[in-house]
Amino acid sequence: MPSIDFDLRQLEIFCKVVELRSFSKAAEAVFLAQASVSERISNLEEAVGTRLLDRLGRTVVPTKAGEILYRHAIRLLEMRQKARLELEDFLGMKKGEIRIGGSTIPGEYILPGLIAQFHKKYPMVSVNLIIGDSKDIVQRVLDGDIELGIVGYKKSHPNLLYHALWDDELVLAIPNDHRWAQRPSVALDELLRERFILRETGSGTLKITEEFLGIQGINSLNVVARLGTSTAVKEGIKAGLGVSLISLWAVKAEVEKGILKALKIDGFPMHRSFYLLKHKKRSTSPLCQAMVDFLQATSEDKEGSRVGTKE
Amino acid sequence: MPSIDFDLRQLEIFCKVVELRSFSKAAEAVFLAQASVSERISNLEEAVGTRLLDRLGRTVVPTKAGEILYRHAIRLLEMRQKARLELEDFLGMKKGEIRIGGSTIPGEYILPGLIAQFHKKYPMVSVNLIIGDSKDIVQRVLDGDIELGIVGYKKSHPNLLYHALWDDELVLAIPNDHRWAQRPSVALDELLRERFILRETGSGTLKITEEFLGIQGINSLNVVARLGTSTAVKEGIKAGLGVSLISLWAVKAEVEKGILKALKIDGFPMHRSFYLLKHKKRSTSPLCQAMVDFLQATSEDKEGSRVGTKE
DNA sequence: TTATTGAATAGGTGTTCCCTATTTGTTAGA
DNA sequence: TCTAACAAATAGGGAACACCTATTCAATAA
Repeated sequence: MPSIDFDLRQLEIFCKVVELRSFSKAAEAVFLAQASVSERISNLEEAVGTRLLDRLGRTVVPTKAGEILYRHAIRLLEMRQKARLELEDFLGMKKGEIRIGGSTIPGEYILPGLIAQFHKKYPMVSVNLIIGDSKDIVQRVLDGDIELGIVGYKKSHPNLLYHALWDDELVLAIPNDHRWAQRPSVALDELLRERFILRETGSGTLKITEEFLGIQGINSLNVVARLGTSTAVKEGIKAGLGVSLISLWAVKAEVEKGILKALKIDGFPMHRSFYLLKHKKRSTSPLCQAMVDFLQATSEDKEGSRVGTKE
Repeated sequence: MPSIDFDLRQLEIFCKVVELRSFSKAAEAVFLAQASVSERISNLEEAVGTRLLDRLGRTVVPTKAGEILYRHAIRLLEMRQKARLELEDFLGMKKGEIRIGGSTIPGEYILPGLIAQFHKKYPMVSVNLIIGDSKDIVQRVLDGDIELGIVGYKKSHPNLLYHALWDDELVLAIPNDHRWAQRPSVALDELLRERFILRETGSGTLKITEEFLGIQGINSLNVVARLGTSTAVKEGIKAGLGVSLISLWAVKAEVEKGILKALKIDGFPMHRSFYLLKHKKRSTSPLCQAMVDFLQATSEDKEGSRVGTKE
């Protein structure tokens, strides 16, 4: 025997009939002909296997079974409405949640301020920022765990899309009492003799550093420590542990306060980009798209690095 | 713009696809062709206005919007299931509630015991017994406030159906120390000289008494009191206030204990029936029908008064 | 009783649901 | 890199369904 079956449209009509105590009034309310209401109610009654409404001449009244169904129908229709509203809000970017990820430098130094701006524009949207090393962020984008990533280097992969967002420069950060403190730049071979701090593997900054210096360059460095985060690296520099190549973004505040000095390497400009990173196959939610647009706008304000994301 | 629309069937299919991460597996699970699932999902996506599933080659994964919909869909489907189960239980008479009404005599003396028996047969059914005077019970049946009534007289009405259930006899109840205490019966004109207690208007017993004695008979009675309930009448009799014509059912216990005596009126048998009473137009719920069948069975056991209620 | 009101039924049309067969596109293995 | 295998999309077609208008049937009210 087929289990009792009904769809939401039927329930909607049924509820209207119960509430208005009339087939014809209900028909009007749901923009149907009276005959169609009769028919649907009669289908519903057949599906449930019992009479649901007593037609008492002038008025219509639910049977006991009808009352039971009505109680549930109301709740079902309310739930449908809630689902609709939440979807509409989400699609209309009125509210919802985005999960994005940033590697250390963007995640700690760039994105927090931008998210604050974004939040002003979309107050009901909650932005969930995951911070990890670049490798981790890339993996999460591939897994669909986050919709968007911002990382400091490009690792090509068939399912990944990259867009350059902002420029960055690696600078040589030294303590303000360092003997080089008054110099604007140093030569590369001077650097090789200096105590040097590196980040751990998985870091984009390390990857970029390796790219610039080459493997042999890295190997000839006088590495005194490998530290997990750029904050740790900065603290190491301040404490006189050594110097390091680090993102300009990461030391901006300290340089402005005079706590650290940022030097260039003679004739060796170390520019790189931060990239916005998406899954190629997964679709972009409207909120995510809003974030993408927003981030691209911030990059256009500053430099000319731009790529279209909307198809 | 037409609001986001979906029906439960679509949601069911959608959920299966999400859970099994596959269109074809879902198709199997809901006994459809794979093409049909594709089509319905695509309709659903059109209705919602966004992509709900990302087809990532081998596997299928919900989008953000899909996740939102899925969360709600699960709850909606659970609710449908709950509604189904409750209806099935109700229709299968496994559980539920019946509201019935009894006038004083049946309500106080007959039904409580029968309801106890009924409860043994249908333990999950809660029986709600409303006690009132016959007039009140009739009105409640007409209003649909109760599904069933059991009353002591028949008031014909186009929307009411009556079935005789049990026989009753009006007896003359007197205190055990009354001068008639040893007699089996008295003559009608002896009665007219005796102090007499009557029930109030609305009572079926009063109505029947009037029917038997006739208006002039009633008027020539020596009425010392009109009391609201038969319990009150009995107490009045015990206290020597007077005598009364009362249902045999009401004094059965007292007669057996010897507290009251029940006499007949010479050559004047006062039999009446209790009637089961239903609305003609309103449909009978399965539980109510079970109660009807049960009550009729009890009457068949005792006497031959029977009328079919099942159409 | 008749007029009125409201639900049911009849008959017809367009849409939707579901099917099978086929195409398209992705993934895994030679 | 090409091919085989697999999964979803598309095409085409038939049955069922949802809706319509027009009419009939039933119940109340005058």
